[in-house]
Parts: sequence; C-alpha cells; structure tokens
Amino acid sequence: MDNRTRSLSRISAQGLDLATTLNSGQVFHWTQHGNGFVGAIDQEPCYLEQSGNELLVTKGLVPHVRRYLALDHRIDEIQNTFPKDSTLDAAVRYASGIRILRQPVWECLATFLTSALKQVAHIRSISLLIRERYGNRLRIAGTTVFSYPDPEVLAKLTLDDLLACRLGFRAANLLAAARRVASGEIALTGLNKLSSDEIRTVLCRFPGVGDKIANCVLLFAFGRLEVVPIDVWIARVLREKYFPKKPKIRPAELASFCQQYFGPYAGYAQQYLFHHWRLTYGKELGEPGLW
DNA sequence: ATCCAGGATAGCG
DNA sequence: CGCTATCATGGA
Repeated sequence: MDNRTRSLSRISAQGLDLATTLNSGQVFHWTQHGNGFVGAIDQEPCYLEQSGNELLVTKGLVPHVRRYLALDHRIDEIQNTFPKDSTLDAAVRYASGIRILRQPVWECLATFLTSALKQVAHIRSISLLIRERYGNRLRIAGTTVFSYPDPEVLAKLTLDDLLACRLGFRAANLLAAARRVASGEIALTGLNKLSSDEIRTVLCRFPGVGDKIANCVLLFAFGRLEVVPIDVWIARVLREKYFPKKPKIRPAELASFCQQYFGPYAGYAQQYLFHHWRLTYGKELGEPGLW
C-alpha cells in the first residue's frame, strides 16, 4: 500500500457520477487532479476519486463527504416519484449519477450572487479568483486549493478590490451581502429550521438576490429538494416541451407547474433537465477540458 | 463584430 | 400588475 492509498478511505457510492455532479452547475471550484478532483468542503481540503461504485476520499473527511455529496439521498426512490414523461426520462438516463449537493450556505449564496447573467465557465473563473485572493490557502494531495472567504473577510474589502475580480455590476452586491452578514444584520445561521418560503424571504433581502438565486441556495445548500430554480435554460426546456403554445409564460408560473407536476423532488428533476439540455444544446461543449 | 450568459431591479404605462 | 431597458464582462 503506497502513501497515496494509505491517506485515502474507500467508501461505497452506488450510482454516483462524481465528475458529472461536480460539473453540473451547482458548484464551481473543483479541479481535476490526477485521477480525481481537489477542492475544499468548507475549510477542509479534500481529494475525491471515483473508482467504479466506490469513492476514494481523503482520510478523516468521510462524514464531510457523505454529507456534501448527499450520499444518503435515495436516488431510486426519488426517481420513482417522477411522472412518466419522455423528456424527463431522457434527462434522467443522461444524468442519473448527479447528486444535489449540500454546500455551505454562505459559499453557495455568494457564488450564485456572482452568477447573474454569466456562463458556467466564467462563474468558475470568478469563483476561483475570489478564493485564490481572499480564501484560506490549503494543501491537499501535493497541490494547493483555497476555501471560499468568510463574509467577515470580504466585508473589509473595497469595491475596487472586488471589481478587480472581474465581477462587474455584481461586485457591489457581493460586498453588500458580505457586510450585512458580517454585521449581523442578516443571519444565515439557524435558517435551516425555517420553511423554504421563510428562508427565501430572508435570502431575497440581499441586494441582487431574487427568486432564482434564492432557490439555488435553497436547493444546493439547504437541501430543499422540492425547490426549482428557473434560469434561462430550464425556462427554455419547459416552454418548448411543456408549454409550446404559451411562449410568454412567466417564471413564477413555470415554478409552480414544476412543483405540482414533478412532485416533492422537483429540484432533482430540474437538475437532470438542466444538465441534459445544457450539454446537449448549449454552446459550452468541451467545458470539462477546462479542468 | 454580434449575441448571449444558472438575473435583478428601477421605471414605465 | 406586466413589460422593458440596463447593468459589466468574457466566451462562443
């Protein structure tokens, strides 16, 4: 057993597709390294490598990884609740190995706050730049990764500091959000005890956060699997496949349709549809080559 | 060059 | 209420 193997734990991950999960537009900082990926789970540097139906994980982080990758989600039961539907069936077959992650709340909120009107590839470059400049430097698997900077760290920056991270008009929103959290004006801790609607109301108090970004945080950080973020891609799929005669249907109507039609795990259905359509019809093909 | 991107929001009728 | 223009940047 070599040093590398000795530093890793092997756990079961039936049905998981790690690479697809980390490239499904939920999270933007994992980087290919050797046969796996390096990144940070909150402040913990982590190496992840898939080997068939098992996962090689940095020793000591097994509980973190199980939670982060949501290995407790019963995917078969979730998919069994879906309506019989050829559009959704095709997406499920294409992207069945995706898990809806449980990301740290601030990191997820801040990252999607900088996602407005941006392509996935650019959200990734912005995310990595902010981490490298203001996050904590962490060592893993012979390389360096960075945590996402805490709100207290970003709150002390100037607008020019964040503009220099190529954030454009999103810089002021990120700075304001960091300052509101750091000052205690808006508390992110304890929200998990509230209903999804109540959490959404709190999140929408941040400038630059509307229903879509709030719903991303509800789904990708709070694990509210019934929540459906409506972005340009999912709106396109829904309009074309489910409302071909109503091209002007509003996002709010699409969201309520999704919850009613796709059911208690509509967020999973949404993620399958998003990933399938983005990689089939999108212009960001070849993106995995960026890793 | 031109268009579009995992949007939000002020301002209009 | 619903609709529109606008915001800053880079990849296709």
